[in-house]
Amino acid sequence: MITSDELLEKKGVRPTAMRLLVYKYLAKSHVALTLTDIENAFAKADRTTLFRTLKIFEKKGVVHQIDDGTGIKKYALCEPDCNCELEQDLHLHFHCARCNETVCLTEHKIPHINLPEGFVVEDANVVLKGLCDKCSEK
Amino acid sequence: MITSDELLEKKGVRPTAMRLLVYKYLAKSHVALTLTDIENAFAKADRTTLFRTLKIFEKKGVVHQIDDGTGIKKYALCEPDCNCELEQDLHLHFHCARCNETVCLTEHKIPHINLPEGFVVEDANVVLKGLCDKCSEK
DNA sequence: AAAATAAATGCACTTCCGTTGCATGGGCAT
DNA sequence: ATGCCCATGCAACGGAAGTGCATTTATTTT
Ligand SMILES: [Mn+2]
Ligand SMILES: [Mn+2]
Ligand SMILES: [Zn+2]
Ligand SMILES: [Zn+2]
Repeated sequence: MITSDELLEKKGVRPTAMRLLVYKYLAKSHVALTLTDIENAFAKADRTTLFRTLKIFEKKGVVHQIDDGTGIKKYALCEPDCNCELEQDLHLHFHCARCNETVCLTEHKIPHINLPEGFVVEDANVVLKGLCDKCSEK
Repeated sequence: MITSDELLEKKGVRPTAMRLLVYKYLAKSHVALTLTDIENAFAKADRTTLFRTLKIFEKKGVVHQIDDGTGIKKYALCEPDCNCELEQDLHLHFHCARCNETVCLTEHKIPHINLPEGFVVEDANVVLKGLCDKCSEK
């Protein structure tokens, strides 16, 4: 089992104390997190540092950014061996209108879609919205 | 052929001079527009008025809002007889990374996707990204 | 037609999030 | 130990969305 420390190293991210904390916090969360979520989790940390931590995580493929339509960016860890590639790694996301939580549906990859001549698809964002499993049973 | 005036009436929107201008501007655009786009098109108009115009247009089903991942909301006219319903009216959008334009792919409806037990899907946002037909041929 | 009512508009201001500039500090290599 | 690079912290900025309130314009009532 690879440690968080080793994983960051492998991805080319220097494993500072703060970065490890953020990584572990993301790892144990089952929902996508906003910068503010993370900021609230570590009252001592500076917002800018966290912002830049997420930015380098994203650049190095540690996390992927999620745009769930709320207008606020969220982040979740990438799967092992993820390259954030279409039809390979990119998956659906689900945003619950009631609890406002967004989850990765990593089992559901983005299906191939044929577009008119001339359109070159390189990336995709698919967000389903409604009630999550927890909220629908009430 | 129904006039813009009549169409707004039919949708329950009072057809003021400004609203008609905005409607017609949206109608002749082949790409989705931001509030700022519209503001720039009518230098005399107040931003708030345009903001509220788009808001009522959206509420009454004249336009639909598009979240293309740029973080800026865009708007495009709904098709005739559109109810903004999943698998019926909701369609894909394409955002070009080069020219930053976003277009409606109204022919491409959002396909049905089976989710795990408990998830109730009511809405969806699908944005494909890459190079548009104009930008890819250069 | 005048008065009363309702709706739309314009201006100022606020809030929220993302982002950048710059000074400081801490760890690593030489 | 010295110098260097990178991470961090503080402050400030910018864009876009949204709100409050006064004013104008349109519609209804008398
Ligand atoms: Mn995800
Ligand atoms: Mn559209
Ligand atoms: Zn929920
Ligand atoms: Zn383009």
